[in-house]
Amino acid sequence: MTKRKQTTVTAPGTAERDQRPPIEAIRAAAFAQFAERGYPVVTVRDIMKACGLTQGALYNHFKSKDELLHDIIASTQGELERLCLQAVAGAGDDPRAKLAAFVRVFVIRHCRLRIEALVANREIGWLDSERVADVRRSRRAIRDIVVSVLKEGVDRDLFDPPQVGGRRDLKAIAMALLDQWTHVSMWYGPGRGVSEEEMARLYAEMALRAVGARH
Amino acid sequence: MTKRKQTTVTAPGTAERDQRPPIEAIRAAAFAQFAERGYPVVTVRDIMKACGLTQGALYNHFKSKDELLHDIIASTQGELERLCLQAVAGAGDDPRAKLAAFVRVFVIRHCRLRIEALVANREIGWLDSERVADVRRSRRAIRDIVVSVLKEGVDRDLFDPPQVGGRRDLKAIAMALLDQWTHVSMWYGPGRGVSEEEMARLYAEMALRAVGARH
DNA sequence: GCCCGACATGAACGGTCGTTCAGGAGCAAT
DNA sequence: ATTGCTCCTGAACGACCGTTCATGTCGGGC
Repeated sequence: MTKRKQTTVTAPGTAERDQRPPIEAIRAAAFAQFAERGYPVVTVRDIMKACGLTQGALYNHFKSKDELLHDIIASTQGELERLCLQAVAGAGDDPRAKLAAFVRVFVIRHCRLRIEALVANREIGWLDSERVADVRRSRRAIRDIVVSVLKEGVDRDLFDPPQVGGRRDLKAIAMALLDQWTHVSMWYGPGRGVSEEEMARLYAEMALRAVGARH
Repeated sequence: MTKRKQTTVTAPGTAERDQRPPIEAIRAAAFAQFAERGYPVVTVRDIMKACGLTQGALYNHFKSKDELLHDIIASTQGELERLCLQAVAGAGDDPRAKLAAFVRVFVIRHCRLRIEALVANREIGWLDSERVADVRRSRRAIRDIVVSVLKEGVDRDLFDPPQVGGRRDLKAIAMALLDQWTHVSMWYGPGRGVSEEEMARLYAEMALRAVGARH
């Protein structure tokens, strides 16, 4: 089998002891490895070697490899939810401004913390069912923020989104937009000569057009 | 460890011999398992048991588990590329019609064959590097179809897409749109009461708006 | 009847996995 | 000096991995 051997995510063979508190060193090392190679093929031994410890030491800080993944995902996801709420709340009264602010925060975060976002989106499936429910709840909450902004815009006649089958499916539109914003993290890189700020403006403009925002 | 045991993807404990030619039975079983649980955690034994054979028989039909995955992904990806080309070619001369036709084909396919799409998009990372290059080339080709349609629309003054930093980044716009269309497969289900046809129309409308198509 | 190719079997190989645990090191409080 | 606590070590465990291979079965051509 081709098992995708470790290609050294930090320094070559070093493996010298991380100076941070061990629990944080483990989190950081695990995160980097999951991002690069994916949860199921990263072993506990890989993670611990990367922060200069041996496999057994993991279990002084986490109950299992599974709990470690959940710890990482849940913290980035929680932070994202908080940021989204805050963006909408601080954008005044106009739904157009709310939507623009939301897109800006969401896209910039997914550009800047693209690795974090990538891990949270890709590895969620490996969590056991109760832990995964927790993350999904947060995702739904974020989607509902978008839906409520759209709904407000429609009610106040500021948005005119496409209709399908004679009625508006705001949930589908929100999902479509969120898919778009989320997956910047899959291909954006500063090497393209486009700043995060510019990406955010591009996506905001596309979103406002897609929902038929009045000028 | 919690390894996500097999939850019986077909019948319970049956494991009776599939009546198709074995190579197709293997493909089908592998596909179903990869879709449900992900490539790295599905074992050769799982796949072969699902079609009523034992582990060794796999190697009469495929060189390795890796080749089996590539076989599955490459065939769906190739078919998708073909469909996209055909859609644009058969849509006449107007870039707006071309874009609409492309979205229609792409979205309907991702709704209908959502499992296939999901596997092709999610498991690609497990292929070894030469095989993955093959699939990525096909993806780039599809993206370039979109870019060329956008470019034609802009040149003929039929599209007015958002600008970023004073110039148009058609590649970024194409990526953003493709992300949106691709990921319908992650959440669409006929249970929502929206048909594939309606989804396609919704996405086409959003795309035309986003790129500023003139009426 | 005999042979051959195609294909399935299932034990076996060498390896890796997540996790456990007895033992030891370091250090602060007694 | 002794105790007790936290933390790390590394061998060990049992399970399972992808793959190989000697062996067996079976159907069709001579």
